Amino acid sequence: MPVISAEMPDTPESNYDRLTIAEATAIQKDLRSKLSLIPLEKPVRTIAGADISLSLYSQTVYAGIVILSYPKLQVVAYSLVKGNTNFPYVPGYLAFREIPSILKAFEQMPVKPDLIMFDGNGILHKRRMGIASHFGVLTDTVTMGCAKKKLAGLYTEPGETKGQFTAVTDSGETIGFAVRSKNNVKPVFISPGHQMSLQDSLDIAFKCIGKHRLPEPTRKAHEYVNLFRTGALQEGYHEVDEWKLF
DNA sequence: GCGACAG
DNA sequence: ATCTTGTCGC
Repeated sequence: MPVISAEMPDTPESNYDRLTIAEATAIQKDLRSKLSLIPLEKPVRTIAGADISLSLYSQTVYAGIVILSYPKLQVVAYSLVKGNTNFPYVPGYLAFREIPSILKAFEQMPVKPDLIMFDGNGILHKRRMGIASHFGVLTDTVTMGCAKKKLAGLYTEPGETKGQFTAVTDSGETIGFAVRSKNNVKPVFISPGHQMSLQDSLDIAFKCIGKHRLPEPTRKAHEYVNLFRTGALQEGYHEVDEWKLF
């Protein structure tokens, strides 16, 4: 029984807006069967952060993907796209609200990043299909998630100092980690999205932590989409001038 | 019925 | 997520 049919169109752009929760759940279960958590196979040279910004009481979404060099973590390019969303925010179904626009930003990039970090979860999800995993399977790319709040599972609070972490489990299975990215701040929740292991997600997350609570990829993505929404940056694909990179 | 609940 | 001012801490 195919999940995709004439009644249920096959592209995020055209159909996610009209899905019922039951249909969305069916899609997540189907995508889960295609999920892969094999260890990273290729070296990471660029890592991107993906996020969207919204105006209060507006259905317009400002999506963006910011590519940073790795491991230096300097912004080298970014793709910004203005889109629309009608699918409401429902915990567990964030992908259906944000992916259509982020996908446009992704398709607009002439060169894709080696890995994309999402502002949300990967397998740290009831059905192991958070936005990072969803996007990864959909586009066959390497992804991981970094959420600011816990969505599912159980965990014990990690030590208060930077670098401490604990596992987030669901029925005894580890589905992610609660990572203290800075002293005395709430932990961030890390999990693999697609084509990488739990250990990989933890390793990458640590190498992306700078002076702030949020890892650089998602922190920059959040910053750029906000600048886009407020008019400081324009829609389109942009590359940072070489001279700004040293 | 009550608590949980990414953005 | 977004709307907002001051304020506490490193």
